[in-house]
Amino acid sequence: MNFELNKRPGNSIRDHIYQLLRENIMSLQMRPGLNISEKDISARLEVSRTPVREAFVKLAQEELLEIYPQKGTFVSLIDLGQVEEARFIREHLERATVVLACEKIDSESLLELESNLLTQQLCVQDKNYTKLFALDEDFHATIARGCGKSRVWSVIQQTNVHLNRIRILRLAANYNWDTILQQHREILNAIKEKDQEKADRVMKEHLTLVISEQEDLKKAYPEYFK
Amino acid sequence: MNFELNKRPGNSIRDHIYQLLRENIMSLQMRPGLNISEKDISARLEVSRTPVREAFVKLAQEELLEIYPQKGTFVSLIDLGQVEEARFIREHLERATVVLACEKIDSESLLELESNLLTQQLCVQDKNYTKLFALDEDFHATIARGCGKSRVWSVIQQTNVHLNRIRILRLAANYNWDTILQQHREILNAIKEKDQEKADRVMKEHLTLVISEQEDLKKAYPEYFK
DNA sequence: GAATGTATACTACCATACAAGTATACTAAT
DNA sequence: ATTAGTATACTTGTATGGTAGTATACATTC
Repeated sequence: MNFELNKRPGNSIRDHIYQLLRENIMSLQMRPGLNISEKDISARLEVSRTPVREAFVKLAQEELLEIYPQKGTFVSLIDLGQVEEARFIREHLERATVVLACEKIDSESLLELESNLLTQQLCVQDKNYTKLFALDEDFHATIARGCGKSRVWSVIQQTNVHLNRIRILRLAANYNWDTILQQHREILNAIKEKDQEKADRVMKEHLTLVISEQEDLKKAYPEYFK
Repeated sequence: MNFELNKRPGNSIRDHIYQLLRENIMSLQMRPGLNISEKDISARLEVSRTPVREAFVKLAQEELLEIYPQKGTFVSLIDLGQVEEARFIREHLERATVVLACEKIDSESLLELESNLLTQQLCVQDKNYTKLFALDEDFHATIARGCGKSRVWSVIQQTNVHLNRIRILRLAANYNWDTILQQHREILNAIKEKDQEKADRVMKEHLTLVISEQEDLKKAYPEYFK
């Protein structure tokens, strides 16, 4: 685990631990099913059990941890049913958002999208998939923010914790980033052309890709799934 | 406040307190802006501060409480921006869900919807608006559950904490329930007729109503809003 | 009278101790 | 060798005490 405290914003120890664990879980550095304990974490971070417990409560609320009283606490397994519903939520919220973006996105965000897309191309050439993942996230976040729906994006982020672990797994596999990039380009063009029908259609295709791969990933990493 | 412990399922004190506070906040029995403290609640419920704290952490995560370290903890004010985004999320997720329901709802749920609607009519006659509110919730939940998207409904519920307080406020005002009931009837008919276009259109109208009233409510109860 | 300093009574945060339930390894009896 | 029983080392849940930061009332100073 990547354990280092005292550097992040959000002044309480509880929030530090919360963010630290969250990132380690989402990035699969703490694998699904892993057994952790309050005592273990508190010893490793040299703090008391109390803030660790409170971080655990928050993570359990997001279904990233499962707490079994008197037994133990485990990093939650990936639930494909939950993944599909998250994908459903994301698809429909982002389609609605991109349609809205066609009529009222601000020029600043448009510029940011252009710049982002160029950087994405560089990353594909360098095969820097980790950075590409972050840029992918930013691309979608910027669209939402650009038309005044930043909270919609944070809801998507919250419900997508399981889906995101799938996407990280996919990074390991050889994945067709060219298609992704092409779709991003088409989405941006549609927004610029204010073509709502096209934006909706491309976004739908873009966010429907995932489905078929899920079962393959489950076969490749069976111990990570419920 | 309606404080009584030791009766609910969910065996931990923490969960009891969490649910108790959540209901009191959502129903406006604890008014927005109210200043509460760990010590206050723990004394009133005759438990220690620890489970109260942990319940506070969960409620803060849902933005029902705002915790200011060393200052105090307050029931969150209603944020109209957040309400509108919640409405946006609800509208688009429910439209997608009802369209799906047109092709794959199970017959059991259909029956439940029929029964629910009849009970709603009785409640309108009796002017039992509290029960009507619950039936309204059930109606929408049943549609989601009936086509295998129950988690979508729980996401809607989670994001809608602010929106729900608006809806409760609206109960006090004299509200046109006949329109609501008529729309529910049309939605159910559309599902039965498998008319996706009609279902989508009526659901959109149904969930767009709220917008105009929000500012009026803010004028009537200014101290409840941010 | 207005501004500043101080004592006091709050607050949430964190550390620690104990309680209660569970899993496991070991011992002892058959 | 197998099984039953027990001791022990875990786990999370809860209670409690001390710490540090904040608001407020009051006294002091200008």
